[in-house]
Amino acid sequence: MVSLTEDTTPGGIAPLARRSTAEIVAERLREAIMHGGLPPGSQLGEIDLANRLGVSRGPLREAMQRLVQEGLLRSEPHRGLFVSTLDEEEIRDVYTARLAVEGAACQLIMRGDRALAVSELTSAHQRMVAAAAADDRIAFSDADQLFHQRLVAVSGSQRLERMAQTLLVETRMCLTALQETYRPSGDTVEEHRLLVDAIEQGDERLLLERLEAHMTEAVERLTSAS
Amino acid sequence: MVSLTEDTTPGGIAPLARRSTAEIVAERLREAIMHGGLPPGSQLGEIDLANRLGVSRGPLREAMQRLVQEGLLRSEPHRGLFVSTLDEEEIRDVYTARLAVEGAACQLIMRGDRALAVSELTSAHQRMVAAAAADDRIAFSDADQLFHQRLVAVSGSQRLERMAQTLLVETRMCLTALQETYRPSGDTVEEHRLLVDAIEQGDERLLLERLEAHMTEAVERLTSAS
DNA sequence: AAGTGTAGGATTGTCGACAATTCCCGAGGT
DNA sequence: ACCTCGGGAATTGTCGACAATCCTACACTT
Repeated sequence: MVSLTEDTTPGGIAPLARRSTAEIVAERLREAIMHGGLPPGSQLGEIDLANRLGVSRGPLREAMQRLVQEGLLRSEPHRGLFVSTLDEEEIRDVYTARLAVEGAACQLIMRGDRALAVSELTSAHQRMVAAAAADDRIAFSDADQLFHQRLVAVSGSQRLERMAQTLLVETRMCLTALQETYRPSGDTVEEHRLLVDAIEQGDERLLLERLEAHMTEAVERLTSAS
Repeated sequence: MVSLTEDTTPGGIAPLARRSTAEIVAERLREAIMHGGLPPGSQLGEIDLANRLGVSRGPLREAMQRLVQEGLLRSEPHRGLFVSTLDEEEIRDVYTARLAVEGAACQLIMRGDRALAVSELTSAHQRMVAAAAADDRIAFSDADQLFHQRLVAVSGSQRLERMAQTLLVETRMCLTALQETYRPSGDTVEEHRLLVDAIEQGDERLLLERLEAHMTEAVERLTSAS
């Protein structure tokens, strides 16, 4: 029975936001789906998973319903829950939605704290550079994801942030599935740098253009590989 | 023990998409939140709700976790689940997200089946006109919601549609809470007509401008009333 | 041989009961 | 009068067991 309630506050007096078991389990499942521990299309056996996580079926089922709502899991009554599979059309849909969400985040940033955004994104971009230099695929994907997470986070919109989280998990799922063919690319690194530059310059029009180009390129890379 | 499994297929041989209990219960809860049956800030007692719905606590908890993921419910461990309250800042956030999602949907429509969109939206608009003439607040809100639902539906993007659904429920929740002061307005009707016109004309720039204006106006109406 | 019908096994869906935590409220002390 | 400290009630969180449903495989009929 492994402890799932991990307190990450060392000494500070945090507003003690203790999280429910379902939330923690849901996060674990997301991680597993992202990193390929639960491949697309695979069925999630309840007893097996529950035992592996050290919880009962109750909390596990609650967590799974969250992922169903997110669209990461597909429910077939009396048959089971399966990890969603993404065909080419769905991949395009993910990036369409990402463009909408992250584009809106960009607009908010331009009307908000640009300096903070540049700071946060630059540090994420540096990680990408380092990961690319080391040819570390996982670190590269982590940095990529972190970049876009921060992009929506500094926008200050809770809803955009939440929507983006799901979309980023789906994106990561594709990347993991195509791990064989996907490699850190200098183009990708450059595209992210251009985004930060546009924010620093304060040119919204340029920023949105570059974001759209970035998404288009990403779809291109993914669909051509499959 | 009321029957929750309702089959809506008359005679056609549909791929019989039977829905899980959690999904049905989640939908019921959404309706209740929208229509004020569960006011913002109120606590959801599990035993009471379960009895009222004719299900056990298990399925109910699964459904509630879905709404937590959506952001409609707020979970405080060992204390209970509460309907989210929306302050003025959050209302702005909802409309920011709506503008992002529906704006993207508009772009897709312009590159897709404009005729279908005009057809669907015109019929929804007609309902608004009728409801406004009858001064029926509920029918008016229904028509408004239907209009925007169809807007994202005809875009063809599953993800935009799902995101919009949650946002529309939140919007509706505000409207219900402010039922006292909110009334069908001729301006609102006109704004929707202008959107349909812009789609028919095929002018994307105009459409996005009008959509943004529509959202701004809506926020104005809501925040000035509170 | 092809198709139909039927047991078997396994998995999901549901339920009621137990354990853990929190909040309310009154007694006691300063 | 105010603060502190338990006792008790109510609610949530968790668990194991039962019932319903579905897939598979094998025998049977035509």
